[in-house]
Amino acid sequence: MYTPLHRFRVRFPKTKSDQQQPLLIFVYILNSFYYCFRFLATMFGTDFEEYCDFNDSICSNDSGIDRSYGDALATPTSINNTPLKHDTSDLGISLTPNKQAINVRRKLFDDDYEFQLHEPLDIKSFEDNVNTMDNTSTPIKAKKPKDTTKPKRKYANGKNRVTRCKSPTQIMRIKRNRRMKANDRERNRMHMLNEALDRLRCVLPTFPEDTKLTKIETLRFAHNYIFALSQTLESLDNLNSGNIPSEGYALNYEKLQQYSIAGEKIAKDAFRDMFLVPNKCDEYNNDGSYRNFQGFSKPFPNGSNFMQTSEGVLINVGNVTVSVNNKGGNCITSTTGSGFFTHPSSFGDDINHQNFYQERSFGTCNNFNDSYESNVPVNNEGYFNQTNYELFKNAFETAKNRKYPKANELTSNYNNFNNNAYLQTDKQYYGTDVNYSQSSYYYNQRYKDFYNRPSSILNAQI
DNA sequence: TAGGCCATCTGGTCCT
DNA sequence: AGGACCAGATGGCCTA
Repeated sequence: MYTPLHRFRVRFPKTKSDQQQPLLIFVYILNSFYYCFRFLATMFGTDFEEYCDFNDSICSNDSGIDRSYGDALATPTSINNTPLKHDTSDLGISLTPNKQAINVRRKLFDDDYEFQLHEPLDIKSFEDNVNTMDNTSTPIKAKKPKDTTKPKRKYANGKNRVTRCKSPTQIMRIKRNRRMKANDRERNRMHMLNEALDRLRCVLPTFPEDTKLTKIETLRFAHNYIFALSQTLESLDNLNSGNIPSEGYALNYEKLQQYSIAGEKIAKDAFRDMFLVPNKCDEYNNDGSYRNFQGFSKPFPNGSNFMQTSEGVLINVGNVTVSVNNKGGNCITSTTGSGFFTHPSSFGDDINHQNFYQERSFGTCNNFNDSYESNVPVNNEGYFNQTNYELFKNAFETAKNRKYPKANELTSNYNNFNNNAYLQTDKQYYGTDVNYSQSSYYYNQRYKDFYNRPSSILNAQI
């Protein structure tokens, strides 16, 4: 039974040993002979018209991929995607050069490409960018400027028009030519669609690099992720305006209990259920809009996803918990990790604190009002640069290996939780020496135990 | 081996 | 006529 969770498994690339290299070359040579043979068979195995037909229409002019008619009629093939199957099982070597690329996210852009979340989308430049991508099967030809001095060609109409009688073979050839062009366009269109999906995957906080969301998972994830972010913004807006949200989103205790029983799978299943699987508790908003997001929300005893204390506030929306401290110690937690942010003035002489603070790409959180807005990256680095990706990856891996508390523990923690603020000023080292988290004035141990969430640093923009 | 996912082919429809 | 879009069919690959 295949489930998307299987993509969490790390797939090691199949490497060719030195002993296999000569054999690999030999197989490639055989492969070349194979295609030469197919070409000759196609050319001489049919009449002359069929050969012309092959030359005219089979190798589509607007395609960057040379494809024989045999390829076109046979199993779908593509250089990038579904290669021809060659029986090399005895050799243990794949003839498909890009086989490794199947299991990895396709590389769409250069390494220095950075997706700017906050910049308005320039449709024209986007289309230009897409049109110039190398992995499209149909490279866009540069249009020649029209020569206005050149007289327009006149076409005959009506009786003056000479229509040639076409033989059945010619008609077949024309139809086949159209079909091949249509196939090429369709192939190119699907490539564009997949590239758009890949770009979407690149801006979603998902999984380790060697896994890939399916198409439907990507769309569902994006939908729910956007909803979670928008709800977070809305809650913070209400917070800034002094409105305390009275209604949050119900916590699914039954689901939590199931997760507890499932043990280790809880982290992955929770993540998947919240982001990927359509919620069974679908509902409509007051304005008629449809939403189906559900997460670990409304964790507080008062039934709200908002809790205010003398030290600050806690907001829990979707899979995101935002802890804002009046004194500047802020924390953002998702189901896969937490991030702590304090003002450098609170670090004292702690070099590690200072270094870490200077390394991160977020602004300071001086007070309650600007705590969120100032977390917008202060430089122009992309949100999902390599550093942030590694942070999220580590957080996710940590979450994957941890167990959530039993249901009764959750209940107990609920009962024990109150609205008092818990100060915590000690330095916190979580996991390994690499995962160093800043101290939090506000995020207390009991609260952390209640969630039992991994304590890795996570990008605060989640 | 069954099932899921995917790329591709293909014919139909709609629009310019 | 030709291109875009869509959905069904098909076969390959991968995993449990």
